Amino acid sequence: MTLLASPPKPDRQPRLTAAHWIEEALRTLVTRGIDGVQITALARALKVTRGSFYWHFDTRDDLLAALINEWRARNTNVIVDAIADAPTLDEGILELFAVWVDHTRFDPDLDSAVRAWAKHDATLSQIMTAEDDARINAIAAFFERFGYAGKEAFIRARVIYLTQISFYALGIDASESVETRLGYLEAYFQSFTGRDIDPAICATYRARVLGGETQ
Amino acid sequence: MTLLASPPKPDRQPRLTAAHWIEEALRTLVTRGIDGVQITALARALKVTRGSFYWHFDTRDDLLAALINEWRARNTNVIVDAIADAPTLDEGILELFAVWVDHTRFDPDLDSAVRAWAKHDATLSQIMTAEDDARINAIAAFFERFGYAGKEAFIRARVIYLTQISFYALGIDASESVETRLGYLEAYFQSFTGRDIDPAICATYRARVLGGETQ
DNA sequence: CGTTTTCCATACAAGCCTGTATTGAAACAT
DNA sequence: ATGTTTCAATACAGGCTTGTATGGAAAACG
Repeated sequence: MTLLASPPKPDRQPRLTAAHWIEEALRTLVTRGIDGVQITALARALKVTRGSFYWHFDTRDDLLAALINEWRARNTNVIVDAIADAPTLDEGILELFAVWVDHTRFDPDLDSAVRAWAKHDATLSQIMTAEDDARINAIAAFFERFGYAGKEAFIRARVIYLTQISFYALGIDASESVETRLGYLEAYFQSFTGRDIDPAICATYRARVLGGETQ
Repeated sequence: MTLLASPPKPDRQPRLTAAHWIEEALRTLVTRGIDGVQITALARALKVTRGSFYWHFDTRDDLLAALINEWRARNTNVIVDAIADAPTLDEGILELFAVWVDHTRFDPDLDSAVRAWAKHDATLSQIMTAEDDARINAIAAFFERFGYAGKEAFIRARVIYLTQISFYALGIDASESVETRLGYLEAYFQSFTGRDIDPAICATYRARVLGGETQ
């Protein structure tokens, strides 16, 4: 063994990858909106010059396309999958709640930011509408599985989905503690389903949320 | 009478006023977002040069402040007033629906655009949250007046309000005919209130909407 | 150890946007 | 009609952004 055993090589990254730029762009998209996603600003945040960006990407539009892909990969099908095989109505609804609370499964801020972006982008707007329809239809099918008539199932699916969307658009989630929100659980369930929640299942859910709150 | 009877003076405006700039800015705010509200772009749309703008306003920020004032004047208190003196639950809910449909009383596009703007403006965000709270609390008080317990009234108020907000955020209103929406009326009412709507009041409302559809 | 590849810094061109300063032209009043 | 007020055009300065062209440093490779 020589004295210079091994080169330092601490936790060195291959400097920067395209993924780093995409991540920083996603952060900026959420905090500043799509118009704030500027190469100059991202470079400042990453402590590099724009020269780096133009090695990883050809143009700004390429980065924006990558952002959409990232959103699709993260948020598409999450809601649809969540309730696909729910054994009971109660557990399905609670699973839906859980998805919205667990930001590792579904990222509401990103969803909201992309939605705002789509408002002024025709192409993206179509994609977003298709995704919204898919989610609502999945929830409607779920309601139908548990005895709701077609029209009522569809409207209830809309109501529960649209409520959740606005919940984040208005930032209510940020101003309300998990405890407070859990206190509203029975009322939400009654409002969304027209039925009373099973107390046992409800208690289990409360324990799960308060327990595994890391993440 | 001389041959040159009177000067043309057709329908001449006092050229332009600050109000013209504000109107154009509101249009642009809705279609392009706050970052699209640029003096150069507005001038192009108004077929004038930026010299005009800087005679009516000192700076761009002054215009933005005027936009917020305009929004407050148009959309504030509209929802609160709509249900303030509803004689029955059924009529109150339908009146709420009517407000959202009648864009002369409430402008959802403007509301939506200002909300998107507020997302990245701390000061405006506070104003918007206060307005949202006022609206939700008014609806909650309305529910309480008709026998709903405090917590249930609050959650039902939230659900109905958040649903409406998303309804426009997702552009569902644009893709769905009035007839289709009227077909969902009973289902919405049942979902929002947990009760069945009075058939007579329902029929009256349908006639009103389909009749006075101008505006 | 030298060469190639990977990645980033630097410098520059072009465009766009805000804000100011100044000139110019109608409308209005006296 | 004459002068004042109201409104808009023009020209300029400063700043910020995208994209390109090019050179340099560090790692990876042979």
